[in-house]
Amino acid sequence: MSSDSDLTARARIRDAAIALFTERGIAGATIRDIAQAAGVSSGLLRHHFGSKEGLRDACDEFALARITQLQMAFTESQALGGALAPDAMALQQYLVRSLMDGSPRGQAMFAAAVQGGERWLAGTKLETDDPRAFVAVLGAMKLGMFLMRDQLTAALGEDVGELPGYVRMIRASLEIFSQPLLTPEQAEQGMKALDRLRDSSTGEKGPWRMPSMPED
Amino acid sequence: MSSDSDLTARARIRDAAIALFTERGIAGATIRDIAQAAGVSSGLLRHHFGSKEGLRDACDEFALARITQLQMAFTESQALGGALAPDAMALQQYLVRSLMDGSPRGQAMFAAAVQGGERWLAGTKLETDDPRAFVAVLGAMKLGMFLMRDQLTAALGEDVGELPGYVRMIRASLEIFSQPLLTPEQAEQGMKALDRLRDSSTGEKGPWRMPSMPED
DNA sequence: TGGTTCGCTACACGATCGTGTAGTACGCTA
DNA sequence: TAGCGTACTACACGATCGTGTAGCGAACCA
Repeated sequence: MSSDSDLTARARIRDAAIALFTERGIAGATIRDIAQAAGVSSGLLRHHFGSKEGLRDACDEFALARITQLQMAFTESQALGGALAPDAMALQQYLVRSLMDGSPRGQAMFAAAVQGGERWLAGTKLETDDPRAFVAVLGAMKLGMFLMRDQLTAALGEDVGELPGYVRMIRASLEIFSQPLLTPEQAEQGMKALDRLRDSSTGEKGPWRMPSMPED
Repeated sequence: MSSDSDLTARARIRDAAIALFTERGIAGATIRDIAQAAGVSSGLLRHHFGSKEGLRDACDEFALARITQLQMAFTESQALGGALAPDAMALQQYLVRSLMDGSPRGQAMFAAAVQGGERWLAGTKLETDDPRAFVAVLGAMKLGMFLMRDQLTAALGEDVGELPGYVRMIRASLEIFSQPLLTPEQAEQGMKALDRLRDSSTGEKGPWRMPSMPED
């Protein structure tokens, strides 16, 4: 994601595609709009990427490689989180959006992240009966932070893709993950409610509400 | 979301729309496919809802009202989480997807949830320097669980929209929220890294990696 | 019993989609 | 200088999109 206009046309197309795919979804962004945003003809887009699917795949590959590269450059410490600098926020957001729209590369990435997460989990003292579910759900939650960029931006009053807002967001996630949000009583109460729900299987599945923020 | 086929045509259209909007996104689902899935003509869809945007808005309204109704029916305990029974999972998933695609109702819902979350937070002993960011990020994370339904289903090997998988998912979220995932040292280290990042503002913003699962 | 409304279908309309084709300008190598 | 591959544009193609219109049959009320 370079800002200059003296880039290869191919790179400009790719950047514009990532931006529009992120903003409108894969189906919502058109070849013509992407080409126009990149300042080229739609034919050139086709010349370089073959098809819309080819363009999307190239974007996936680029985003994945670039994020990996940014990660490689900085391996300060290891624990939990997986967020990158604001520069990579847009790439992350695109990748997760593409994942939601059925990207094969994205699915493979998520699966690999879950596998790696299980290894990470094994090295910690965290308690869980279901390591796979633990890391998968945790991963899904973290990705939610990127998918909800627009909503977080609205709630915080500043773009979480820019430095100040980004710092607030990551700081909040650190606070969230560094303390138990549920008391042991609340957790146990929730577990019991889950057991009740599970044991009523094949029976009537009445709605059930997890101990929770009152309104969502 | 009723399963019967002896529903009003209007209700069948709405249910089919929610299913297809969820699966393919708003732009990806077509009027004709929705009508076909509901077993009616596309003209009838237009007759009842006026336009695609009207249909989407009706779906938003319905999903929001139904979820609220399901919540009203069960107010067992209050704490944090906000998940509903599997029955409502599809509605939640639709609503969040619609939110991502720019639903005004969804945005209002998220804003209201943040406001309510701040009140909830004030009644707890949780520590935070930025209550708004805390609840907003927490909310985004929870929504991520619904958006990543397909990925969680793949990772767990069973549909998290059905009871067994759903229980595993919520149980994992309870485990995640009932213990600190970061040691105080890790948290402080992360905070310091954030400070460094913030203080280097307007300077070169080098990529930075939050203490994290190694690969995502 | 006649008229009006309502649920519903069939079909045609412009617009726009992704794609295909032809052709131009430019730089390379022989 | 001739030949050729590459970057790039212009334009037309079928398909499909959301939408508009006309009309049918049953229900309801006068």
